[in-house]
Amino acid sequence: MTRYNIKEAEKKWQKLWDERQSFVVPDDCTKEKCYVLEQFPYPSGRLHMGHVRVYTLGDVAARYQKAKGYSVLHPMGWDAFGLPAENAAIEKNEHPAKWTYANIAIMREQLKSLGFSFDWNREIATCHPEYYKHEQKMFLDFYKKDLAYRKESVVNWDPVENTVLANEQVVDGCGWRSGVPVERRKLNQWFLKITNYAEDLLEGLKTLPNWPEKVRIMQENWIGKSEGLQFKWGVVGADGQTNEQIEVFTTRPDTIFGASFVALAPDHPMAQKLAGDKPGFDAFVQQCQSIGTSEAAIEQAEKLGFDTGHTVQHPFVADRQLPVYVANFILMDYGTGAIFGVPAHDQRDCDFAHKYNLPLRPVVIPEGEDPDHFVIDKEAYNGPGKLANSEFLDGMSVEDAKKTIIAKIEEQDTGFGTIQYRLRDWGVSRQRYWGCPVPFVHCAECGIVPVPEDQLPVILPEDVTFDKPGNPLEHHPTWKKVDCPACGKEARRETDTFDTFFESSWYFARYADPRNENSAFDKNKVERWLPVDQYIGGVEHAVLHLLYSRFFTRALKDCGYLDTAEPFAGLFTQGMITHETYQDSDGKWLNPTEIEKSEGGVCLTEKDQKPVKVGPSIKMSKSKKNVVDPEEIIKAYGADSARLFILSDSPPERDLEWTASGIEGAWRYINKLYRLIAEAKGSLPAPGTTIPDNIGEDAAALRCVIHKTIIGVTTDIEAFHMNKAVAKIRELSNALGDFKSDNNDDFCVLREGLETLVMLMNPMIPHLAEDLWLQLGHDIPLVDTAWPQADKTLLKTDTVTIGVQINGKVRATITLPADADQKTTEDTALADPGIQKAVEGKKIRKVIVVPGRIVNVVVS
RNA sequence: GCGGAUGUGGCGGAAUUGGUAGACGCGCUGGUUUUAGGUACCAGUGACUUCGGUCGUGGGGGUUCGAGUCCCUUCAUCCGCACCA
Repeated sequence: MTRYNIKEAEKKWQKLWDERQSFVVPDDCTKEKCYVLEQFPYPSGRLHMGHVRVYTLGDVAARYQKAKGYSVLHPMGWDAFGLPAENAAIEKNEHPAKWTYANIAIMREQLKSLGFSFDWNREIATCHPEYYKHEQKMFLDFYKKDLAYRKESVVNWDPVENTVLANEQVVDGCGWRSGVPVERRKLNQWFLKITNYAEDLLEGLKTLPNWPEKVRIMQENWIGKSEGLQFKWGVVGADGQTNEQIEVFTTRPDTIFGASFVALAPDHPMAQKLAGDKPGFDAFVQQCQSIGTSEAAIEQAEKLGFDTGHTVQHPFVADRQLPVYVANFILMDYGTGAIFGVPAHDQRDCDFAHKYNLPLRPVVIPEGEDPDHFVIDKEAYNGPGKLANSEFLDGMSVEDAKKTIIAKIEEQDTGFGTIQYRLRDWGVSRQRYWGCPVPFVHCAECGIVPVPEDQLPVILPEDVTFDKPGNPLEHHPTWKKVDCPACGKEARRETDTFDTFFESSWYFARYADPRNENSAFDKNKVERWLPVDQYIGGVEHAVLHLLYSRFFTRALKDCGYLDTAEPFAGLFTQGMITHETYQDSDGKWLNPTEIEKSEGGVCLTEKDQKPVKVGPSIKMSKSKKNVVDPEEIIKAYGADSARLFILSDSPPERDLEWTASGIEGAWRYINKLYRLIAEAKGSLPAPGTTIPDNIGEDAAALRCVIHKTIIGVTTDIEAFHMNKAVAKIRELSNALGDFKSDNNDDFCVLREGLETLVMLMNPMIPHLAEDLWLQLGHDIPLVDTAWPQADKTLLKTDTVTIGVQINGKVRATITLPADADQKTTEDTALADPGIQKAVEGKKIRKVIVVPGRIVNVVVS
């Protein structure tokens, strides 16, 4: 018997799909559209298993929808700007553009070898001027609409390298290359007003039922809407008067009588004003700044304060003045950059109060506690309760007290009830080379001047060097020099480039019209394809990329580019790929190819048979060397095996553990399927033969399995339960393999089963499916064949087997007619010899009967 | 610190609205075929057991005739936190 030649077959079918242009979609198709999109890759050099997973999932969805009769848009492109290209430039002395395009060429071939159903005619690369020129235009439009502006903001500054560092380049507060502590520096940078859309972005989440609940919750928390009170505290001056004011925002105005202190962000203007000349203040601010800019680092740092020596007057208690501190955990970007601290009811304030010996005054008393004896020590109380020690608020609920205080403050005209969002405006400036240039000019006379549209695009110069630290655009001899578009005098080009999230915020729309030279995309084409019906990507993008894209869609709508409200109607977030880790006796990490497993599961180095320490299965990473190269896997087992293994076992939203035995199992199954059909095809009737009525009992049972499997696999694919779909396909193939008959009529059922099997596995292992489809005698390739339909009349079974419990534990099973009523079910259950024996000598207190499901006999 | 998730055999995981826990696969054990190995095929495989049963879904408690599923509590692990993409 001929064996399945994986390599040849896969190449053959890829070529056929390519020649037939099977996945090229016209814009004017009359069929209903379906847009399936996976997050596009950064061209890092080679495909990794994570890529294979996400594109396999997308391909299953796309091929399935195509079989269902949709006109499926399934494009691919490259998120091609970014930091790694610059790192490669520095390390390997290779130009970022050359490096990037070379990587794209490699990865494109790797993707093609996996047989994905991409419409390659629509391929884009974001580093191409034909792509980024449109986003320069967008930025100018945003600027006109007041959605883009400049302000000062803080960056990580490496004083040795003279560069801005990304958070990931800061390790333990020090620059990754220089090793010296990073500084926080203020720079004037470009921002996009995402906060204008805070409420709409929040509300819009309600229109996305096909997003994972967890992602919606994460976005909701990220936007962080909170209602509260913004009001002013008077700073007590030398003359006892309150001339200076500190404005604070609080979500707990009800606890105002419990306030013990007021705290300012280190970079709050009032901080400098009140304590600027105090000894130790500059050192304190510097210490705060050494923490870095990441929120996690700031929140996890020890809570530290600097006493300004000034006090503020409590608004309702005449003889209470509170100390004013500068504290490292107050963020200038949130609220007003100042808070009042209530140690009894906020854990951070509580820690702070213990450190600086500030009073704890409980003002919210939980139910059942006596206000006079309720004390707070190390644990702040932030639950519900009744107000106490709060004068006119005493006895009120937290909610009522909030309303009362807000009304009172508004009456006094020292503040107002307001809504704050945690969401901050999006800083899009990067002091880097490999990104889209910001189309602006700085003129000494005219200030910030947009580059006129007829002078776009501002092209990134290619003749740059990476021998000096800092932004190569700054060092470029001529590029910066430009005449002011407004006054014509000598001016300076903006050298900041955009955050790479900028490119990925609209690429899904560009795919609708990828070759448009005059505009980002034609409105009609975008409206034809958007929103993306099924978007697939890593959960690590749950907040930023998805939120920025949702913001862009709104901003573009306001600028007249499109009418779509939300870019991604459906979202699926897939898990990571993990692998065991291996270390030799010296602790050196080993790649899976460097080890071998002997009998008894002992692990040895392949080279010299030395013992290997096997570690837990963790995310594949270069540093731990626990990576498997997809190209090697495809070479050894073929694309279908890799795809099948990825889809088997692990639910797509969870982490997938890559194992050698797993891929081998998938490979064996591919060969088994081939044999199954090769062995059976000789005895099958011709394609299209109708199934007669007088088939045997086994054949009828098989038909039931076949049609159940159609329903099961269809529901599973729709729900992204690919592992379950694979299991059901395997069950069907087991049933088909077990099927024996010498009746020619029954072989019609076998043909139906095998054809169904092949059609159901097509989205997952399309090369093999095409091959088997041909062997089953079909001229039209499977790629152009419709999804099978289940005949529901075949699903009915005559009998049903249910469990019989004694006190909730299954003691027997009984088989009875599917339509047996309550009485029959109960009688049959009690007549069962096993049950009779079990209840012997015991009193039957109750019998619970759920026909078709269960019988439970309660005995004492 | 804040936010989000996950815990079921030796392993990955199944289990409609609470109703026969362990589908499907990996691994393992025994056997068959083959010149031989990989392959393929057949049988077995949650634990304990005095072979009657008993115990089993991270731990503890609760609701129910019945809980992997619902409620409370606790432990462990993983992911994100605004300049990685």
